[in-house]
Formats: sequence, structure tokens, C-alpha cells
Amino acid sequence: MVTIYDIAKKAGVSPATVSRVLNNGPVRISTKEKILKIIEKENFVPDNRAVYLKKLNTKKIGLIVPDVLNPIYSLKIKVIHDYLKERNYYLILGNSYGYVDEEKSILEMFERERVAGVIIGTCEGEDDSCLVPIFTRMLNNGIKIVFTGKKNYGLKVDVISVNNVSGTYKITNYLIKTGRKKIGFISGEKSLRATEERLEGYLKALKERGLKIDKEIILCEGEYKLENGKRLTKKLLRKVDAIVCGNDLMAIGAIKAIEENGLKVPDDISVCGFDDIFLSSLIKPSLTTVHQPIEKISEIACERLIGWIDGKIKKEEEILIEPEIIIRESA
Amino acid sequence: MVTIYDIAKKAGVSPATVSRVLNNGPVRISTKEKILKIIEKENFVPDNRAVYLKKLNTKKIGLIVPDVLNPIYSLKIKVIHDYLKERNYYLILGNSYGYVDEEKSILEMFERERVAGVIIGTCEGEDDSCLVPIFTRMLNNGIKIVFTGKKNYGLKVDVISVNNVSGTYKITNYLIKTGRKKIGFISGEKSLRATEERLEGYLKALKERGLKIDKEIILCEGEYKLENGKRLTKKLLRKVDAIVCGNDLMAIGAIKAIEENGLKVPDDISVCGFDDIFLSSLIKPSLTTVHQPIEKISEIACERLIGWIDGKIKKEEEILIEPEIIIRESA
DNA sequence: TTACCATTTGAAATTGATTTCAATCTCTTT
DNA sequence: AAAGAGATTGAAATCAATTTCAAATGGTAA
Repeated sequence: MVTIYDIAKKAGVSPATVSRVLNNGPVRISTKEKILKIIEKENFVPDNRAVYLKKLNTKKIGLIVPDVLNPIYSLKIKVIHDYLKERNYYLILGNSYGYVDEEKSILEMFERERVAGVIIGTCEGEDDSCLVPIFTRMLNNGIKIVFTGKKNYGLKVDVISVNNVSGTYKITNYLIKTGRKKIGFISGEKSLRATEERLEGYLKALKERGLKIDKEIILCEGEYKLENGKRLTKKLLRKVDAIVCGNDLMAIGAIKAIEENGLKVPDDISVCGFDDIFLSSLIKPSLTTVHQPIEKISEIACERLIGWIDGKIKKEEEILIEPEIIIRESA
Repeated sequence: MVTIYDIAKKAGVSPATVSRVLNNGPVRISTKEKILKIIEKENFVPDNRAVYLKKLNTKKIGLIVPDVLNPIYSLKIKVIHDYLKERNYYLILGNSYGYVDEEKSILEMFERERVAGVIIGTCEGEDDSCLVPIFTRMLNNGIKIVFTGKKNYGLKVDVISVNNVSGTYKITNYLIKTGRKKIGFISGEKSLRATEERLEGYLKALKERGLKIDKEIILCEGEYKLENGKRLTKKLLRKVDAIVCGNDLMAIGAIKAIEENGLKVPDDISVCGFDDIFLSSLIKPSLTTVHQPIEKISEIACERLIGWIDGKIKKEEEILIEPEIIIRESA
């Protein structure tokens, strides 16, 4: 491969001068043009490995999501990718499947790559408190970290997330208003922040409206996926007249389960979700759900992360975005 | 940050010995253990920039997709990510939106990063023949490239793709068998390989069955997206009794357009798609479509790419995977 | 013509690892 | 006890850039 030395030799200058051309340093216009011509002719492309060995900011950002197949994370990836690209950063992607072992190995890869910052796009999967030592080490080594939608474990990191409590509170209230009395709740693992808070909003609404809380119809286990929604819903059939689901995929599973058992949505059982993925408006009955402001969350996450990297932000913050509920056919 | 020199000093050995420990070189067991302890204690993590400045294979693979939001590409990303991770490679992701300018800037970033290989996951977007010089330069510089689903422009690259011709041929035949006579065709840009070939299969089936080809009901323009499917379908209403769509998203758009105009799918107009995305089985009516073997294509692409990188593959190939049609409710 | 200042330039150090080559240390064998 | 073989180790070069410091060059004013 062509190096800066080859260019320097052909141009009759020192490598330092070529480097200055590449970095807009002070070089006489005529020499600059001569060097640029040679660079073009020789197909020279600088080697980032060497460039960023000297420079401080590697311009690389690591992003971890639990499931690229979940449209909510596809959207997160898209928004973050675009925001960063605009600012000359680029993205290394890790897909953790919600497993801490995977997440750990991805984080270690990010460390070796000396990424400037990391965005954790996770808010579902296993309990990941055991990653705290790695996060601490990364922070100590100057790698900036922003969480979206998970606990901060007392770390010096921003947390940007939707107000989960308020989301399920609003939608449960809506169900009550439409006359539903036996409202069930299904979601993924209890240990997760998303589960904890979404459950909290649901309970809050029931309490305020004086409805009885029945542990039999609250099921928080397994993954935030369609199949699991189906599985859990089967246990609630004929016990409830509405179900608040932990996310849209589970809600879609719930609708499938209800229909497969000869019942109707929303006539027999109302179903509502959380996320407002693309799909939710397309299925039938279309899904009543809590809209997650993914674009906003992702952009704030990027903005904060770059703020940290540029040294403009020094103090961590927890930023909650207020969600809206979207009323459609399923409830 | 802690370096190999710091570790060497604390252990009373030379950096070379520390490097040997990191790379499983010959080191006395007792010194190895001593060094490992210090590495652990000092939180040392090697710097890949320096590591791969010396080593030939950077273990980085660049992947370009036109749209992370399209489930077909989410799936591609997932499969490729997993396959590579298993083999100690990792992924740098670029989202091109089908724009050649974006694709160009992503490719340049890959070059600077000295990726070992690139997978082009594109098969839609603008005509990208103008990227040939960049691909040539990358190949000359030893970066291996594999295309999935696009023209190879005479380059020394593998092309792995679904047999598009066969896919639309089969599904058009199916429509004819069910008694449809006026079958329309809608898709994205004509210049794309996917469009060209899918159109070819459609035309082949019509000709073989002796049906008249009517240019008025063949519309190839715009993007492979839902909205565009809707837009094009509106022009075909009342002119056709079936529509073959370039992909599933367009087909879903087609169904929406038909229903919004008071017609029924499949009673008034049959609709079929191409891809078999997750969504297609969930909507109502569920979509009859050509199943794209994305997992298989992606895995072969990875396998071939790593074969090239390891020097085990020397000759480019074009690999076509035969698709199956999935009959559901929409046709 | 000289002094002074600003603009260009290059030599050499630096970044953090790996790798080669030669030297040293341990054994085993005679 | 000496020789030889094999296992460990370190010094220095290398990878491909940037950056610092000092030197050279050019232009202007006194």
C-alpha cells in the first residue's frame, strides 16, 4: 500500500509536509497542489490506524443493541448512524441478544478499538449489573458512555430514556376509562429497568382508580418477543378483559394468541403495547400503544456523548422524555 | 492509558515478553503467570490500532446496506454480525440509503480503516456503476469484496444472490394458474439488477403462458418502499386483477392502496411480494410472496469473504440461490 | 544593506504494539 | 565437567502516521 513516505519521496518533500497537506496545516499553495496531485495519482488513502495512534479522538463510537431485528432498535441504529456520520464519527455495531456475556465481549472489543464513546442502546435482556466493573474501567480510561433506557448503577454516565412509568400509567388509565375492569400485565424479565417502571405505571393507575391488584394476572418473565407474548397471554385468557403489554412485539403475540383461541380483539379482550413500531399501524386490528420517541432519545444520546467527548459536558444527567399514547383499534 | 511498556516495567521483563504472553508465544509458565497477574491488576487492554499496524489482517469487515429499517437488511446485518463474531471478526456498519454519494463516503471510510473485507448488502437504490473505480482501487490494495444481490461490473468479486428471475417467474405462474389474466408489475428503479431480473421472470411467465404484455401496467420507478408501492398501485386500480410487486414493503403498500379505494384483496385484486419479511405473515390478508433465503445468502457471503481473506479462494464466482414461493392469503 | 518578523519546511521523536535475530539460560547427555 | 540442544529472553527495527522544535526562506521596513 502507498504510504505518506512514498508520496513525500515523489513530491521531493518531507513526510511532515504531506501530513500538513492532509490536515490543512501551513503549506505553500503551490507545494500543496503538487502534493495533492500526486496523492490523487498514486491512489493514496491514509491509514486510520496510524492516524489515530497519535491523535486523541478516534472518531469511533460503539453502539450495543440487544436485537437488530426489533424495529425499535433498527430505528435507533439508523438515527444514531446518521447523526454521527454528519459529524464525522462512525459506528461500530454490536448485537448482544440481551446476553451479558455477549455484551461483555463487545465492550472489550470497543476498548481494544479505543472508541471515543459508547452508546448502550439496551433496555431489555438479562440483568447486567455485573458489567459495572467494565464500565468503570472504560470510564477511567477516558471512554465516554451514554445509556439509553437502563439503570446507571451509580456510574458517571447519562441516562436518556422514555418515561416508562408515565407511559403505562396513561395507557392503563385509558383502558379503565373505556370500562375495562380486569386488566392484566405481561412483559419481559422483572430485573430490567423497563419492566420495573412499566409495571409501576400500570400499578399506579390501578391504585388511583381503586381497582384491585391481582398478582395472578401480572406475568413478567422471558424475552420481550412475539412468541413470549403469545405464551404469556395464553395463561391469561378468560381471566382478563384487557392486557397491557411490555412492548409492541409482545402485544402482537398477545393478539395472535387471543384470536387463535377464538376470541376477538378488542371486543373480548383489549390489547395495548409499548414502542409504536412501524408494524403496529399495519396489522389488524391496528395496535393502541405508547409511542416511544426513539428519534429524540437517540439524538439526545448522541448529542450528549459528543458533548462529553469534546469536554463540553462534565456532569452526568438523567433525561426523561414524556411519551404519548396512540389510540388505534386494539383497545 | 496503560501500555505494554508499563506492564513490562512492573514485571521486570521486556515488552517483547509481554507481547508473547498476549499472543501465546513461548514464555516460561512462571513469568507468564506473573505478567498475567499484573495485566489483570493494572487493567491493561491492548490497543488494536497498534496491534493491527503490524499484523496483516485487521479482523474488521465493513458492511453496507441501503436501509437498516428494511427488515430484510436487519436480518442480513444480524446473520453477518453473528457469523463474523463467531470467527473473531467484527463489523463496521454503513447505511447508504441507496445513495451513491453516501456509499462512496462509506467505502472511503472503510479504506482508511483498512478493513480486511467488505460486504455490499445492497440491491436497491441508485445506479452505482460510478463506484467501479473505488472498488477497483480497494481490490488493488488487497481489500476483499463480496456483493450480495447486485451486478459485479466485471470486477473480481463474488456475487451471491437469490435467483430473482426464477422467483417472479414462479409467482407469476401461480397467479396465472389461479385464473388471473391482467397481471400488473410494480417495482423500484429500472437500473437495478433486482428490478431487471424480477421484471424478466414476470415477462417470461406471461410469454410462456401466452398472455399479452401490456406496458401500461408495468411500472418500475422510485424506491422499494411502502409509500411508493401505494403510489404506483393507485395508477393500476381497475386496470388489473393481480399485481406482482418488487418487494414485500411495496406489496403491503399495494394492499393499503387497494383497500383504501374500497376494493378487496385478493377477491378484486391479488397481490404478491418478494422477500418474505417477518411482517408479511402478520398483516391481514397475509402476504403471498417469494421467500428470500437471506440467511443462506448472508452466510455464503461471509464464508466466501473469509475464504478470500485467508487466501483459500482465488477465483470469483456468481452464486444463485433458488427461492421458494410462500402461498398465503393475498393471492 | 541590515534587521526583524512571518511563513514554510525538515529532522527526529512519538504513538503502542509485534517480530526478528542474537544472546542467554537450563537441561540432558556423554 | 564439558558439550550440545532446546527453551527463554531482550534489543532494536518496524508498522504509518503526527507533532515538536529548530532551521531555512521570503518579504518588509528602517
